Amino acid sequence: MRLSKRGEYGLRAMIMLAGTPEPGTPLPMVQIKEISQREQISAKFLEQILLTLKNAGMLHSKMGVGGGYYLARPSSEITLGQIFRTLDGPVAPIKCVSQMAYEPCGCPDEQTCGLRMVMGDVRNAIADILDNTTLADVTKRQGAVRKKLGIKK
Amino acid sequence: MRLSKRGEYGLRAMIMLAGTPEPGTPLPMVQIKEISQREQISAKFLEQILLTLKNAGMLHSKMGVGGGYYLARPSSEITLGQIFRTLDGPVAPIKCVSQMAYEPCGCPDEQTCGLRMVMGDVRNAIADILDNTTLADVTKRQGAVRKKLGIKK
DNA sequence: CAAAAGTATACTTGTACTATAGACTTTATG
DNA sequence: CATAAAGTCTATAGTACAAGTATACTTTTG
Repeated sequence: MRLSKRGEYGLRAMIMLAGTPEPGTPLPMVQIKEISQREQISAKFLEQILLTLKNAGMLHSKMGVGGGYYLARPSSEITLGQIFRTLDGPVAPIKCVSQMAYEPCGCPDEQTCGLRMVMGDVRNAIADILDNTTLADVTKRQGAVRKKLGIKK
Repeated sequence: MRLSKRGEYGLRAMIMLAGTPEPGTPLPMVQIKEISQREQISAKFLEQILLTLKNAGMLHSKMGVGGGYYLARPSSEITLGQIFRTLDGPVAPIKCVSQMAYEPCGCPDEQTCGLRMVMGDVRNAIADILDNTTLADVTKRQGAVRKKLGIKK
């Protein structure tokens, strides 16, 4: 049940973009280079990923000197499920239980297929988490842990 | 979050092996050929899969004429998690949250990594289902659905 | 206009998934 | 005891996809 590197890097980048909305700054714009350095990701690879996310409407960007990326919507309105699906495809382990991209699998009878029942549960469990967790939820949770550990920044 | 064909076929086969313990028969022995036909799986590919499962101690087999495969333990003592891990590896979407096969990922601080927290939840949700569902549970559930739909066999 | 940044697309490389092949061993039975 | 029916084992091939590189282009600011 692996998360691809694309998905991993994209999620990390989005969390980072949601994570440091410095009080004064209206748009926390961040450059590819900065993200790639902080998260140890190949800048060129990250470029592709952010572009995909941009074309999916989750990021905006500004070209030219002083440009960079920023979230297209407030972090409380972007779910991890949206990001995940954009980069890694359907959440369902098996096509015949996918809500967003259903396709029949080869079993004789879907209704009585035991594997399908269980994988449906798995799909729902994953989707429940990813679709109900926003970027804001993640940064909030990070903040709580930091506070508990006594870390300032 | 895909289930591989190997995992899918293996799970299907195990569910089938658990599924038809005809009253009189002590060991519901089934041949590769029969499974491959019923489930539309390449017999040769299935062979490998069942062999892997056998070497993992979940199946026993009998060679020669009238031979075949049968569950090594009662279906109530084999979980889907065991089968899944044998064929598809760790359940965790990302190595740093794997209970059975932990490895550090590249993030600067695991404790405060937002992605890790969420993926930990996902791992637990998946493992909760797979490790707490036995083959017997699956066949029981299939039976319930069949009954509800008024299907005899 | 030069430099800094994003855009776009094509290419490469490696690995893992999905098989397929073939030679071998064990067992029942006529 | 020979034969056929079954499982065992290992190697290999083809494909797809992931992950990363490369290159040429556009926009913006100073």
